[in-house]
Amino acid sequence: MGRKRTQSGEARLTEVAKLAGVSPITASRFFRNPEALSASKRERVESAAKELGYVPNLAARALASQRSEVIGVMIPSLTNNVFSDVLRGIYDVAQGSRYSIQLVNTRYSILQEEKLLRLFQAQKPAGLIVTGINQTAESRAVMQAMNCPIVQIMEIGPEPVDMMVGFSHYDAGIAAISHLLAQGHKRIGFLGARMDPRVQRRFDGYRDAMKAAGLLDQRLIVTTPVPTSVTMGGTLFADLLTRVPDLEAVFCVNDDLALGVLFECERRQIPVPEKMAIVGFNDLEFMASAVPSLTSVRTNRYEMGRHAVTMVTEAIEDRRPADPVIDLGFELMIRQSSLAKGA
Amino acid sequence: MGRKRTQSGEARLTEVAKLAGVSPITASRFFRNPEALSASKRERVESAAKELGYVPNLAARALASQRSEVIGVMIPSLTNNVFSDVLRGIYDVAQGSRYSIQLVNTRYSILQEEKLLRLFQAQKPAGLIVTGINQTAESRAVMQAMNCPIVQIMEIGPEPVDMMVGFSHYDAGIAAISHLLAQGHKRIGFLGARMDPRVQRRFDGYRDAMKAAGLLDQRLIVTTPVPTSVTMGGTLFADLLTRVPDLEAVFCVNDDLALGVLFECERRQIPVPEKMAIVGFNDLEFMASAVPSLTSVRTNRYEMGRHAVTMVTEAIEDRRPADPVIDLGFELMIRQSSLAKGA
DNA sequence: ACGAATATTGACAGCGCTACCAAGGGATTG
DNA sequence: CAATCCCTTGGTAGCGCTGTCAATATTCGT
Repeated sequence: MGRKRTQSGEARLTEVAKLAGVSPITASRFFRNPEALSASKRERVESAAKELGYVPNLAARALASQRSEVIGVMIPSLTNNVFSDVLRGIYDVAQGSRYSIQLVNTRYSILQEEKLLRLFQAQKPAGLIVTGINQTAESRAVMQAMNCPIVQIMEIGPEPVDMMVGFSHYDAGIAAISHLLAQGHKRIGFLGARMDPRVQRRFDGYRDAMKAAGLLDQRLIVTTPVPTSVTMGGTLFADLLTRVPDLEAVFCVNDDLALGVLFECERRQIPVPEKMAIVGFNDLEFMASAVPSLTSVRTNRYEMGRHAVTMVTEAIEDRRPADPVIDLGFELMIRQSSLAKGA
Repeated sequence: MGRKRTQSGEARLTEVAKLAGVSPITASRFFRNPEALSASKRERVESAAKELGYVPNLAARALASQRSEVIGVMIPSLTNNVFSDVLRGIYDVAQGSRYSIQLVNTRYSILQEEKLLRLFQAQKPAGLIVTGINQTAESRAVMQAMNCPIVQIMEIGPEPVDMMVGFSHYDAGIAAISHLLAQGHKRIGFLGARMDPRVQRRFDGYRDAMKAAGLLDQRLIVTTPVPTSVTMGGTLFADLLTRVPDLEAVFCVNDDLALGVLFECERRQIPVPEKMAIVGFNDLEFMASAVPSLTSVRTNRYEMGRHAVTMVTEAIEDRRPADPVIDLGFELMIRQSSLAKGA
């Protein structure tokens, strides 16, 4: 005797098909590509499905079709609010699509990334979104073998695994320093925490811009491998001031550090920007309303997430974007904290 | 002729079994419950699997076993950094387990939540983590019908759907106001943005504490449905000052607002805490290093995430926690911003 | 109006794995 | 020594859906 309901009691596709008076395969098509049906059958299946409260069994679909509708996402941190914006963009697009997101946290470890990548490989995701361009050779090999669209996000560089969306952290670093130089500053410090590859490239921008101006000095550079925080901004800044008492400006690799510097200046009664210029990175929301308002490099994190999912899904559906690499750029938001000394 | 490899070229369980010289079902057991095998077979299957690079096909497993190893997580926001801490806790525990997380964003809409819940229902998750206790009746019915462990997080209250981990936002509100009252303040303002149910209960605490002290005054209360931000903190505070020029203190429903208030005080040269006491909520990292340091209510967000996943997984495996409701409490972190006027 | 091209539809045969139940084998007991 | 138990192992029979390809309706051009 033929079962009518699934073991857990829900209607199966066969039952929907029977109620609609069509074959199971036709009903199946309705859920995947409704346009392929004639209008009459489409309506019949639709109402039958609604009547039975039918919901497709994803596991069965994945098994039969040999593919999933899962997009894997690998990010290095859930704490850093830079990524919450990216994630919001990713989920905003994905939640309106047929695809679901499988998120994993690499914790800034490329070995962990490699391991998680292998796990993904087993799940045969329909697409993949990975952070950055510094994967291990092994990771790149695995990705290449996965045979699905892949987008590298957060930055752009040579030799994409497949597609990319981001911006040049190096150029952004150059832009920040050029601005400070243009304001007449000479002793410009660099503050960095958790020097991940992207932060490293911002540093490269700082270094090259300073070198070009003949102002590079190792004493100006203070970094730590410890994760970033506002408190750490104050600590690093205090350290830097000890080394370079006549410091004029400081470039922080992110806004948390910049806020920490601002607080430390307040604590030491160093007037900003008169005696100390501050530039941050990412332009988090609070930068504009700080007192004084803080200069920062605005990055399009939400759009990055949106683009990444859009690119992946379009590629999955054989509508690859014309250009596999999208540069979302950045914008230097000049505010009070870095105005010219004389201004 | 029997296929050896899967369509996409990977080894199948049958092949592992053949190489190990056991039946497929024995090999299957190895991956689910190794202890059930004799030591010799266990080793044979293990090395065969390694040799072939075998990875179980999750879709086939889910279909055959009629259950998944997915834990659904519903949170209302990806922007609010309160949730990034919770998520970190969730992922930290889940990534070390056999379960994977399926995250969805309800965007503070209980209707969206209801819709997403139905989607989850179709996927038959092994467990569920939902934010808050204010689900619609329909949502509660769906959850009840899902027949899987469920943890409500962020707050505790009567009638859990299943399990709960959180704390009392009402009590926390009371604690914050009691502190301000103890410092001798009378005109204590309330600043709230996006009044979600938990924020509402903090407000209830404020209201009752003020009423008990005979100090409740509608003019002291300023709220907006707009999402919270540092800038909004300044805006709301400015509004409040216009209504109550002789304001003495302000309780902000979160730390972003509190930081905005601090900046606005700076802008208006109102000395904190001498002329204005400030208390925030959540105790984000920057609160301690602000100048002056900002008083806040510390909440155990990371632990909440960890507990939630632990409770769900243990319940899935029939080891339900002794107590279905865990109160993680809160701690008032008293700092400079709320010290007594005369201190 | 007729054949060709196109749009719809259906039958068959699994996808890779596990639930269920039964059987074999060794240890234990009276 | 037989009866009993438990531990380990295997056979059978799908889980609910979709790929492939052939079969059938429909439309079109001339």
